[in-house]
Amino acid sequence: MIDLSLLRHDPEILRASQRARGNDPQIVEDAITADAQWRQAQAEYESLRANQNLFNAKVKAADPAVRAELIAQVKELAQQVKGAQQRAAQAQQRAAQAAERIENVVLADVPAGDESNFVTLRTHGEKPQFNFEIRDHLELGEMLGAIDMQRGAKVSGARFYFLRGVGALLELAIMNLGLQKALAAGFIPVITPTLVKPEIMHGTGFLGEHAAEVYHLQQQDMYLTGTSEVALAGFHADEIIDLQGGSIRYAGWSTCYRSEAGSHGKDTRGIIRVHQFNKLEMFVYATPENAAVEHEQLVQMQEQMLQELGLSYRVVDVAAGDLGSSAARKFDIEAWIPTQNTYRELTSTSNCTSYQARRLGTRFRNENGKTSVAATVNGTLATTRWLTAILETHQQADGSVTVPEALRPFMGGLRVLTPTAAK
RNA sequence: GGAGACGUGCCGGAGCGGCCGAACGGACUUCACUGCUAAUGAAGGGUCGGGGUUGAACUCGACCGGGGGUUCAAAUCCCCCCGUCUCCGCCA
Repeated sequence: MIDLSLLRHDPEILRASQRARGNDPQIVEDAITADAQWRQAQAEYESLRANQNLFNAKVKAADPAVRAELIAQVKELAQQVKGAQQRAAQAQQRAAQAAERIENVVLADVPAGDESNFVTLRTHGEKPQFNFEIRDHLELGEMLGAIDMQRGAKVSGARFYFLRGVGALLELAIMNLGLQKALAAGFIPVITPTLVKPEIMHGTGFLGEHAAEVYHLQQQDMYLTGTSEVALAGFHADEIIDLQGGSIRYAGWSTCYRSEAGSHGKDTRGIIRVHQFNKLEMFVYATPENAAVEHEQLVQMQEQMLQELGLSYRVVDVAAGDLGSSAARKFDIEAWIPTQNTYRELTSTSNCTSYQARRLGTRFRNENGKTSVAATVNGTLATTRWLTAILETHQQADGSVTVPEALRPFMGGLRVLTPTAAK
């Protein structure tokens, strides 16, 4: 939810942001109208109600003899109040719905345009060169007895898989390396619920344009989260948090579920795009002034991870038209995937400024002791998809894979993953 | 799954349908005092929204788990939902 005072005092900021995103500017005008209508209805209700309150005080003080008379008089007023209240409530709902359609105000540095207009901020690492016929991550995974898509499909359907043996170990190693880094940086580890109530899913903004990508349990009316961001954003919903001592940093560890509706036929091979995976997600509550710096810091941590894993990557400043509704700016880090001859997203890091927190009612006390809406920033620190880049980048001619040094402590010192005959 | 009790402000804990935004205690903040961070005394506070204003003062409305209802008037009465606790059963 945007700051409604922008709607009232500075709508041009909203219009400009909508243009940058390629959204319909009429949405802003509609919201302005709906907001004005709500405030008028609210004022009408409140003045009637104030009137009634005065009258009630009279009734209460009145002599029993005239009391019945007074009550008879105020009855009609009570009816009016009730009607006005309903009108105000409806107007408020309309205004809220209209305002909700406005996506977060894009930050000034964000490149305009659609997904093709991203800006590459920097690249790191040489693209790996091979003097043999390279195998893709799935072929490698199968040779290593690490990834089993066929049995995944047998048990759960398309886009499901088993990680076993060194595959399971490798994923845990990546996650644990991330956790170690997070702990060193002062993040609080959190294992989150992966089923959440509708209001939380709604509050985090995932029920907007991406609603179809979210699993919904109809019978229980609960949602499976596609990232622990959802639960971590909900963690401090309707709270006034203490940011006096600096930002609050969480590292959420969870399984993530995505229906991938609308991506049929895309990335059908391997574990690039799957319905279920694990992820360590950084989630920071900060003051709005600190949000941009926190955002940069998350990217730094991610780059450190990728560098230690020996991956070649680029950092991308995502264009306005490709931002999620809650994000004011987003950096993606994409790793080089040799068999695809392209970069693929391994991390996504969003500065949601106060947009998400406003919806969820997360505030803090500023230096004047007044409550103010917090800012939230989130980004990936480790996830299953990284296996693809690691396997492909570090493969050798015989199908074995060198384990990046940083991961070895988490794999019992294992240096090389070697193909097995195991079925 | 069955039975019961309860959900009030930062915490504990009162609350007769109007005098309750809410007693009382603690915590907290400020001031005073005691030659130290301790004790004592005094004062002060919530949240959300509308109007207003330099986002002050001021003012109006709302908020006692959530949502409905009764009433001129609801923290107080009624209904539904959610949550917590206790007992029984069941499963580990």
